[in-house]
Amino acid sequence: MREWIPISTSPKGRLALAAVQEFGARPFDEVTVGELAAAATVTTGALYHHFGSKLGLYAFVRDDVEQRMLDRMEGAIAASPAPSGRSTAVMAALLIGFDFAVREGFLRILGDPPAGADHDRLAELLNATTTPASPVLGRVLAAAWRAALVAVAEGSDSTQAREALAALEFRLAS
Amino acid sequence: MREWIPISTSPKGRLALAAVQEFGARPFDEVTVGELAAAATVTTGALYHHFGSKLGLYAFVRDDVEQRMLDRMEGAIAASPAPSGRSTAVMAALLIGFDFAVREGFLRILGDPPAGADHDRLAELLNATTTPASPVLGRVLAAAWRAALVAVAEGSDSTQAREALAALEFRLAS
DNA sequence: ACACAACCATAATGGCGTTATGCTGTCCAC
DNA sequence: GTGGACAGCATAACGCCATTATGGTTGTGT
Repeated sequence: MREWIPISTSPKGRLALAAVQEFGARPFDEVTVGELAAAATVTTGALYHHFGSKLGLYAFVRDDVEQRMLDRMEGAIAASPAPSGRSTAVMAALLIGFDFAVREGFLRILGDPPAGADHDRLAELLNATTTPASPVLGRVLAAAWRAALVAVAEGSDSTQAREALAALEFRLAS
Repeated sequence: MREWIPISTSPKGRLALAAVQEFGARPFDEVTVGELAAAATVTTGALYHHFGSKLGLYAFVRDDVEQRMLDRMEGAIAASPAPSGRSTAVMAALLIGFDFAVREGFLRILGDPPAGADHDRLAELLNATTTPASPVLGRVLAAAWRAALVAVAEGSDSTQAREALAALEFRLAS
């Protein structure tokens, strides 16, 4: 979490911290609002006051860690010497994001979004980078990337997962 | 559905037929057991008598359509002239399965499995085919394949989705 | 001081999957 | 042919969980 929320002091900060930990380790459906509130030593009333809904709390913390990951990936793509839209640059960025998510423990929170999670920003970035833009290719690549993360969350060796992801390539039309 | 269940005559057959239609078009969580039962002109009592749970009914119909798809994919892989474990044969099989799922309308039922859906048979087939077998690569490829299906279910052009899937490749270690 | 909002706890409410219970027919065992 | 067991199904609880309603407390601007 960013520092502009005093973690472990304010109830809102404790809720956000608890959400990162719980949503990072377990699927969305398996963590209840009661658990979140209890982990933050508040009641569900505080949760709904600050975040509106369970999905709202999830979106809040996910937007945060997702932004940090996207910043790194965009940086990697921008630093790529090859002309924009190259397959290798995109795959390198995906590996950067993978390493970040694994290192920080953001496995489920980035790899296993809940049903109502709209707006796939990772897919959008991939779409914007790959040329010519096929609206589906970004989603396909994002899904593959997330599957590697979930595999790690479920116990697969992260090195093997990374290699499986690195084995992917894609060719762009003309 | 196969013919060994007299569709539209027995309550069990009507439930299975309703499940194929409802689960094929909408996400698992958005279809209720009451809707399933109503579509089959029975009550939830019949559903739980025959299938044990909502997930049980889903698994029953999914196993059926999944088996049909896997048969086609395995056939395509077996018919491939190249030595076993080649990337192109696997991708060709994935496209065969994609066409089948799109044509039969099995978009969500094969592309958007619910949370508790264990035993990813598609991933297992891909793992068994790709050599050397990385347990994660099959899952990654299966996830990419499903993402293309879900994209079609959400309105994307199926031709574009197919091309995005066809753009994927992967290289196998040594 | 006083209004008023932010903050948060407590107590309903409602949807939905599941379970419990009971009724009805059918199919052997005797 | 009759009694009992059992499949097939309806009906009515039950329990979990997200959400909402409500109310009290604390701070803050005026």
